[in-house]
Amino acid sequence: MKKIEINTEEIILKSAITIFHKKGLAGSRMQEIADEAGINKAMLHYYFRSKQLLFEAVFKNAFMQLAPQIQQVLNSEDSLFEKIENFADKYISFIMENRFLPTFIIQELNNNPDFAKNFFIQAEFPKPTHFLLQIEEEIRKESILPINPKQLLIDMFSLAVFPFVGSPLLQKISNSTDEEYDNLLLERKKHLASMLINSIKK
Amino acid sequence: MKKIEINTEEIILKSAITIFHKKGLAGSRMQEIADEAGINKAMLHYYFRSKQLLFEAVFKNAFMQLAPQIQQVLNSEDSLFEKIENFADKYISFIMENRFLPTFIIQELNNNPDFAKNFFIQAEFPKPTHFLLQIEEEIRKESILPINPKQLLIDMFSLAVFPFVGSPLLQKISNSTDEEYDNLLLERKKHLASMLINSIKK
DNA sequence: ACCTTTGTTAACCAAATGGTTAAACTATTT
DNA sequence: AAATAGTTTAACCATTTGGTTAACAAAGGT
Repeated sequence: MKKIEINTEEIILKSAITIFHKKGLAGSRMQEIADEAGINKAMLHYYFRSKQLLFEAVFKNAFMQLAPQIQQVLNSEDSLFEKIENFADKYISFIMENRFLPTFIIQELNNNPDFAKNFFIQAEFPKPTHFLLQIEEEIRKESILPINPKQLLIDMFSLAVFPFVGSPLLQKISNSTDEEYDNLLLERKKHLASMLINSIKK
Repeated sequence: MKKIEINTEEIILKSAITIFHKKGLAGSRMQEIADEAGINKAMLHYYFRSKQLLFEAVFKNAFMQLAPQIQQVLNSEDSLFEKIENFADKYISFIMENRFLPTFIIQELNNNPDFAKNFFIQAEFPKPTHFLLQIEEEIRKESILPINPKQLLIDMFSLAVFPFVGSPLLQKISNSTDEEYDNLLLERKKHLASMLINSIKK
């Protein structure tokens, strides 16, 4: 008796995403993913062959969602200040809708350096050339302070991502309740943009 | 034939730190820790009873190193700008000497929410009251821009910690070689201080 | 209707893994 | 040096875990 035909492979991937994002590769169990999907564990192997390959599908999926967000910062045609404002808004919205995603990606890159190295060889990555040149141009025009462009790039991502990745710790450090911390995160869009712009404008 | 008497418990803890910091709780094996320590696996249980308890010893150790660093930011008697400069210098130095530590702490807090909750109940945590009041005072004196003090706190830690935690990703995003990225991290002390101060000063 | 391909399950398997035990060895006390 | 207490090891154990298999069901083609 087969159930209503729905795409099993998709259900598996979706369940794997749920579990892997929450617990990481090493902390996740194939049985748990099967349970989440409501199917037999053998199906995971039927469709994805091994835990490692299922993980790689999940990781690639996560990365493919993240990449366009990065791409937009690095290579859109907006002015620098517009770009920063756009980034603060869009990027934080994205993370809020995919709360486990950045933590997952970073954790797995840190825990599996070999996989990370390999992954970055085949997955092509948007180059930040345009963005960096744009900053240098603004510096030359003396419209912003003379900073190292790459530091600004690092600042932007740090300020946007870490409040989520480090939330358990930051919530404690700032002595905030769950609700209060959520509000801080919402407030961040505006704060982040003005904070970044203040830090570089003359 | 016993070897030169050294404290076995310490050797175990040190080895556990090495392994756990690199691979996390779920990714580490008791046998691997025993191998790292060059002793029999049973010794781990003799001294620490279980993997969970050994992990908790490692986590507590990590946290006890981190706490004073946070404490210093939150409750020293320096002026706000001094504090920011001190923080940038000291905190980044600390992380550079304990490169896996923040990643480890954050990862485990994220992956083990129950443990995290429990841990924070018993481990008392420095309250940021002094620091937050200090910022409010500066705002009232109109010596800095009117920001949410907790946002500044989050900014500081984000800018200091994330370049390490997110290094595999940030290095790729910024298109830097290993050496180049290391230099960026070194440069950060100065950059961080001036960046933060610029962002809030009138 | 019959055959083939595809999808699905329950049962099974071997390896890995956290943990235990009993015995041996070392140091300390008497 | 005999007894005792503490330390260390090899071997073992039970459970978990990733992965396989064989049988079976559904769907499509002929």
